[in-house]
Amino acid sequence: MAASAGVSIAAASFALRDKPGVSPETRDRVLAVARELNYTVNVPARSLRTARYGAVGLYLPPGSTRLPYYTEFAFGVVDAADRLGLSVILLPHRGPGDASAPTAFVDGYVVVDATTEDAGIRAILDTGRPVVSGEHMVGGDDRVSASVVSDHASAMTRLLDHLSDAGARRIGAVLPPEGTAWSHDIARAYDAWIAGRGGLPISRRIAFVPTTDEVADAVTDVLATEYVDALVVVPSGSAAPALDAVARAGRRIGDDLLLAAYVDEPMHALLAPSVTSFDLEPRDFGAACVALLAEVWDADGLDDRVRVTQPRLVVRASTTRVRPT
Amino acid sequence: MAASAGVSIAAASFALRDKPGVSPETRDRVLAVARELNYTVNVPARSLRTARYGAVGLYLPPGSTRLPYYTEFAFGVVDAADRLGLSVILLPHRGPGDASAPTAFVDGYVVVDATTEDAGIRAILDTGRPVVSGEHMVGGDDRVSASVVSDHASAMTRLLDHLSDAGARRIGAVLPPEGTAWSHDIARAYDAWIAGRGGLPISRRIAFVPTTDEVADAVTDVLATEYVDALVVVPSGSAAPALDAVARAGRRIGDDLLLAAYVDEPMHALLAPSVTSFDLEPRDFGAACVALLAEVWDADGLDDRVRVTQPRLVVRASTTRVRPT
DNA sequence: CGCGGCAGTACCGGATGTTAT
DNA sequence: AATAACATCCGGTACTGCCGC
Repeated sequence: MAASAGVSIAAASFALRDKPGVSPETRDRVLAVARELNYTVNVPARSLRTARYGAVGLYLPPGSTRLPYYTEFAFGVVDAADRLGLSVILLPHRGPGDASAPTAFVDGYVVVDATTEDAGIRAILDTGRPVVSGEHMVGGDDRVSASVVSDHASAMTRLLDHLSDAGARRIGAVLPPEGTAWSHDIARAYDAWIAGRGGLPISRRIAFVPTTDEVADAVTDVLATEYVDALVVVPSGSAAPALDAVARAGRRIGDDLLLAAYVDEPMHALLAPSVTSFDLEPRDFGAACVALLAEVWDADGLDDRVRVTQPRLVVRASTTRVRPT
Repeated sequence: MAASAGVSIAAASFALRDKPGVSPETRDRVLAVARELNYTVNVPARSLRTARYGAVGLYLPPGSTRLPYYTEFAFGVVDAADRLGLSVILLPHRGPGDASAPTAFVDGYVVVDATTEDAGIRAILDTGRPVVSGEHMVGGDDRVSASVVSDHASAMTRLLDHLSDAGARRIGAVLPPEGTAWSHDIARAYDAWIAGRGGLPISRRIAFVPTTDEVADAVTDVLATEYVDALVVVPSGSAAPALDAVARAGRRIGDDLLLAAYVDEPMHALLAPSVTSFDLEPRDFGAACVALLAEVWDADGLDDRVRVTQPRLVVRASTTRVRPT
């Protein structure tokens, strides 16, 4: 390598990683030659010696791959890793039977919305390498090194406050099924907020990724149960069908009903009316996971193993009154 | 490694890769010991010697990351690679200024919907390693080793035939802008089909990922220009707003108008009426790219450098007449 | 003497500890 | 004391050559 074109061989190694033990002029010469030959360290060769692979494994939840959220998250991870000089290996999903480790040669893993039900997740935990989870892992496992979580409880509370500020008195909700940490948090926050005001919850649970009809039925049902003047629809993709069902029920958004979704989707800005929801900022979220993983590497015992992020409420027309009360 | 627990050292290497030159019984013993110690080859160490890295770089188009299509594609690549024992490195996007290679240590790249405009793509081509592109690269480059392409021309023709079979006489189209190979193919196929029947095209071009209003305006415009009894809306996400605009124009789908989208989206099955479109089968498409890359590795001179796949037309209610003509 | 089966060993490219200057 | 040269090692792969039949 540059050593031949330069001077020594081990000296070059020192120069390139600018460690002490080499004269400034030698270092400069080495760096110059290295740049000229556009030399790149051979990562595999280095990892042979250092047992560091310069790579992080990324495990996205199987099945949910159609939600744009995860793609954004993935690129948040990739870009943050890139800035640290790391590669991201996108890990394959494992069927229930196949517990082989998705990939061995990484320095750590980032997983998101994980469950211990998942054989792939278990295989990852079994490697013993650092694992950072985005959102709490359902069924928790103390082998998770650290987590970045959104404060869904506080977010839901803020959303309900926002609706209340806009004049809502009776707020209904269409919720996802229990089974993930965040749906649990949201449901609890809703119940608590309602209870705190001496009210009774008016909610329905539908699927995680519901069909149009399922959403429509739930919305219609909630609207028919009791008079509500605001509605929060949480499951992904339910904003559009909810708007539809609301119109068919003869209610008018911004007039006698406010509507908010939960997870923001590009479509929400395009609907008529546009729909209020939370930007979970998946890119930043992914980047935060990588940053936390890097901290885990640096510090052995991380005292605060959980980082909390606050979803950003994007207020749009659907929660704005046309005529002030 | 197992050599110590077994017998030799180089023999083990042969046994593990079942190469000739080792007796069946020795091989069995080695394999047994390997399994017992759950030994895994150290990929970096091997690549030091072989200059093969067991990894493929995946480059998704920057910006389009919100389309579920690409996520599906990515997992098609990952799963196919996994079956070949390869890892997939998700490559970061590069700004216009930064032409550094996204990652050096891969055996080849899979890119999709690429343009030579993209600095990241150029950096990938500059590595000199095999590159398989999903869809033709815009601005073509002969350093692309091979491509898997959808036959959009034939697909569009089939769609128009389908509409014609369902009784359509005048078919309008809302098209994406020129600038990608496939939008070009689709537009040409539309014009050709119309011309072949002695008609005149009735089309509008809107953005690649249009806003609701943009779609509505274009649809309204086409419907107002001239009497059309069928409409194809190509850009992603335009089905729902198109249905809306159609209703506002006083036309009834399945009655006096047929509507088809182009790229299938999960939502199309959920809309009312459900919308006909092409399933591009992105998972299979991604898998095909990996398969082709593997062929490029095996065979030096690949004679047919292009694989063609046929999109699958998913006929739904929006192109079915309620009352037969 | 030819040949299959296997042990011995140089080498891949860089990191690091040791010795020499 | 600072710097440079050298030796070793990381874990495999792929030669060469020895051995016995």
